[in-house]
Amino acid sequence: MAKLTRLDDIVSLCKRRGFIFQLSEIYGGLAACYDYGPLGVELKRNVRAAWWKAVVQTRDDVLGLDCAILMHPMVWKASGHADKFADLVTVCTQCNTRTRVDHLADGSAAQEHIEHVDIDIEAGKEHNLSNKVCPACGAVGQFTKPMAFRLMFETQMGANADDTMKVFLRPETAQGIFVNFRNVLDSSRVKIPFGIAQIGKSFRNEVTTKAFIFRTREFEQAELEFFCKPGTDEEWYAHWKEQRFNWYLNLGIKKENLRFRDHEPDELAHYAKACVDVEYKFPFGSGDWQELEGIANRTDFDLRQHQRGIRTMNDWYAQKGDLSKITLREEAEDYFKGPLSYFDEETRQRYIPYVIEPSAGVDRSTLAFLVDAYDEDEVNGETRNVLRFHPHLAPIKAAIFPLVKKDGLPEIARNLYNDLKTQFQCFYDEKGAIGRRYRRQDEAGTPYCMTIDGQTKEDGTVTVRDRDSLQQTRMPLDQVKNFLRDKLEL
RNA sequence: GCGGGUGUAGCUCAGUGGUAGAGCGUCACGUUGCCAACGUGAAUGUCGUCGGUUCAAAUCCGAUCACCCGCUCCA
Repeated sequence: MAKLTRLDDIVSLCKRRGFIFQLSEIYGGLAACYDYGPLGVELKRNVRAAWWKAVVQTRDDVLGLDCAILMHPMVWKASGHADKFADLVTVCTQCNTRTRVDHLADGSAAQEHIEHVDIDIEAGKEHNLSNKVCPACGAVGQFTKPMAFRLMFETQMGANADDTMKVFLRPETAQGIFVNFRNVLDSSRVKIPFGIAQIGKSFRNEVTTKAFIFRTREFEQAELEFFCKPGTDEEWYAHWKEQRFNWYLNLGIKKENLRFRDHEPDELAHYAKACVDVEYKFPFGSGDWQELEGIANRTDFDLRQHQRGIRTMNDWYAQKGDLSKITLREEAEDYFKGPLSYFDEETRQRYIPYVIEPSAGVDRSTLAFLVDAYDEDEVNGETRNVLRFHPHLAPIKAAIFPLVKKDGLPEIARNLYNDLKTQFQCFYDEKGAIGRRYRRQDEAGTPYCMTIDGQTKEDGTVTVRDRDSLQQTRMPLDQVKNFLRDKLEL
């Protein structure tokens, strides 16, 4: 069984069939940005729908949310992104290793500490690196001029050019959930443990881009923040690990291409108690495993940070919104009673909940489903390209054909199509040889083709052709809808 | 960011200074009628972009953009 192994072939397939196009292609493209074509948008919509159904709709303990992409700038001060996403970086000319300027040490003096930098001011300053030592190769003073990295996208709010506020496009959807924790709690009669889920766009100025839509600058996340009582966090972490892994398998990802990778203790973010990646074996890079989703135990870090953020608002006003001049205030002694705390009626205790965060990349999963579904097999000595999508994910659920374009067959076929399309994404085609029409649908991943032939006029039956087995079954016209419903129900 | 490679029709690619090409695909008509059939015809090109050299550039030179591979990085 031949299998696509080159990314080039996948890119070509995606363009040829209308799954994914390079963005603004007629102008030469824009680095690491892509558009979804007619089949791609259906596939991606189905991936989102499957996630929402599994994580929100079919659970009693998860609610949905849809936050704005723009948020109050202090959100990013509290979350840590405003500081950590703005770095001065230099490259060792001896070994090409990239290092943050504030991480460089020289022989004698203590290292230069420039946390909370204003990147514009810092970039303009002279940085004397002649005594600095490369941590990778030990070369002294062999550095390029420091480069400023701004990892969050910035924009301005306010039409008056003289009176605008710098705001950021969110680099993750999660913070919108944390800042709405109180709102959801107060409006939804939920009790811990419960989760809040969101699907939406995020933006990051990646230092390096990578491999087609795998690492793009504008991308879509599907994130769940599951709030639980401290002490129960490890159970819930295990629960979501299992749930999320099985989600991919249930939608057809081959078991041998999916695995967990636990983060090493020194790899963990300082606030995370545990973190595991769900990885897929993509056919690019060195055929290496790449992250689809990260599942983290974030403890009570985020809610506590936002309580500090709230307490810092006076400084925000005093510094006229300049985040680089603000330092987050310390926590209150009784922080656990703060506005983002939870009162447990049963135990009569107030605490800051722990958070388990499964964070999936929608574009990455879509690519994985696409790659994993691709197959070539041989039919009567001919190679057949087929995308074996799980029926829930297939962009087109059924194609309807008249066997020939005469004898009243197109009319019957059109009636069937008009009936089915109200419930399923369908496709009608009456042109060309029937075999070619079947093969086209194979390459689009359509699981079923319905063909109206001469016998339909005699006994009202139609053939249903299965994408994977190529078997044809006759069934009455009026049963086709039920057949599809059985096969496609999520 | 570094090194290597690539960029010509929707896709795969040929074309080394002198008329812009092939296969596949697409569309039309005819024929056929259940797995990429056949015949005839047709459409589709800023040769990635900008500049330079030249009588003449897809071809030579420079810059730039984008993608792929390998590093590096990774919030």
